[in-house]
Amino acid sequence: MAKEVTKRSENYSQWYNDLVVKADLAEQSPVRGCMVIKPYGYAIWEKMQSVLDAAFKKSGVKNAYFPLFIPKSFFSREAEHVAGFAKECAVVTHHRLMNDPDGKGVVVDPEAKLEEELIVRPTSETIIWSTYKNWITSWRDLPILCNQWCNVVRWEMRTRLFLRTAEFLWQEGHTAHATSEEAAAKAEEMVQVYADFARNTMALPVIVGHKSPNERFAGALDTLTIEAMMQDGKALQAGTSHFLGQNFAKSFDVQYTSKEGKQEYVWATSWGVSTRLMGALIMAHGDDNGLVLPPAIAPIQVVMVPIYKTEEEHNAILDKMYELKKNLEALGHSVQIDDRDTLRPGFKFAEWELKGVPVRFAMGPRDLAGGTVEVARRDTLTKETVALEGIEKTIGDLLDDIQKTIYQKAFDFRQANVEKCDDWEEFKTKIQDGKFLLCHWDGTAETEQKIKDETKATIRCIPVDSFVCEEEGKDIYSGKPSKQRVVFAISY
RNA sequence: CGGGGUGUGGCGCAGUUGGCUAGCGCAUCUGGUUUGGGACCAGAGGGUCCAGUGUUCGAGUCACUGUACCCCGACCA
Repeated sequence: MAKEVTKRSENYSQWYNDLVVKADLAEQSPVRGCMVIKPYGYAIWEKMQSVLDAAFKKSGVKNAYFPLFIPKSFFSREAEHVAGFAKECAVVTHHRLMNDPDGKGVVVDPEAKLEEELIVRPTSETIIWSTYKNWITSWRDLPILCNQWCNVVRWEMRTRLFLRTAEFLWQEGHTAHATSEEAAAKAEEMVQVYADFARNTMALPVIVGHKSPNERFAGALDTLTIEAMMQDGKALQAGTSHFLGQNFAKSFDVQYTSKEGKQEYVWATSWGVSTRLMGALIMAHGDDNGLVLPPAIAPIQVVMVPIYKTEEEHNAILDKMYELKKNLEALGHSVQIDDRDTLRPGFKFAEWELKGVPVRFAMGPRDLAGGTVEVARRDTLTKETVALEGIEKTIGDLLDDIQKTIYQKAFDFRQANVEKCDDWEEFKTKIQDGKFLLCHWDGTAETEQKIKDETKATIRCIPVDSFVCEEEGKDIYSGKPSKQRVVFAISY
């Protein structure tokens, strides 16, 4: 399936922003850096949640909920962790308002100052580990495998819809284990859950790998990541899974009695994906006509548009459509009939394309007479007239094919924009050009930092699967010896 | 927090060297004709031109101050 692989770069930000707003996914809220997710956008997020949730359950993970507020003292126990987040935290200092003495609205009641400030969670490691301390005493209590779906707040300087907002929705899993091996294996298992989800559900090809020490989560010994390529060639970190070692266990004094009767600190992981995945979906698959949704994540998989002149035709077509809808829904497909009678068909076609619905049926008098339906697919923008007879059987295959085609297109695009590079001058050009470059790296933070300063490129990951490349070579920048290639790119 | 830009009906914008009743497109409402790729015609409604101060006979237009938002940096999922 050879497809033309072209790169979007002109006004890509503009295109992205317009699409988010026009497709009815989200809009900027009056609150600085925050976002309103609209019903259609939220429906997609809910689909993501349900697929991920099922995968987590399969891994033995249970959902729970921990508080939004974290006492300042909890937060500061893990030194690296606090250093990583302190700059971007929202802090609650008071608990009451009062009427303005001047009679203009309300003011903060100075009497209601909190003794200890509360941090609005930027992530929940600290509150969760202070809780786990009470849950864990024996090796029999382990492992603990919890996940929570929640919002977090990170007071970012610059924000973009879905990609970086001051408040965002996510899930964060937090596990506690008896041994280092078991925890490390869990971190790896979860990054693979994310990779499977990205590939199979979101039709998003991703590279799995380790973060360099510089790019690690604050407080982690190892961070695993899935990295995706957007259509402008930039990288997007789509999910991370951290092996936290015993850092948090030690900071919060979480010990258990082993089978041998010894006191041991537990081993931890945490892992999360956020509404940023929505941004990945848009930037990986969208085109000039709007959003392109993989069927596995589309809230509406098939939309039906009736075409008619008279009331009788309208009724006859709708009858047929409701029958069809019932049959398709019985097979597990989600279907919507667009019977808004104030809008013309052409308008509806354009609107559903903008919203990325994978399959569109159009049925008019001609189809009614001939027993056919016009089937249009969003990914290829092609349409054909097919017989109604047996349509239920073919629709499943069509949706599968669309899912595969969308993945393949994104995959081909990425393959066309990943290459090995061993020349520094070439590196500087190609990285600006939106390529992922597989280069040798000497393993030092200094070299990584210098490359970042000069080109804005960062090490996206040290790949562990598809792009793993262990071979002797020389660092692209310093020329020092290197044992493997890593992925460099400019990222969101 | 540094550099740049923009604030004019719901949205997007025009508005000349300061000048008379502040315009245009989209959207909205009414009526009619339409409906197989974003309809057309006719009519209607909707504005303290971001705020404050100043210059002037006269300010959407000029100056200063404030403020909000956007873009580019630093920070980040």
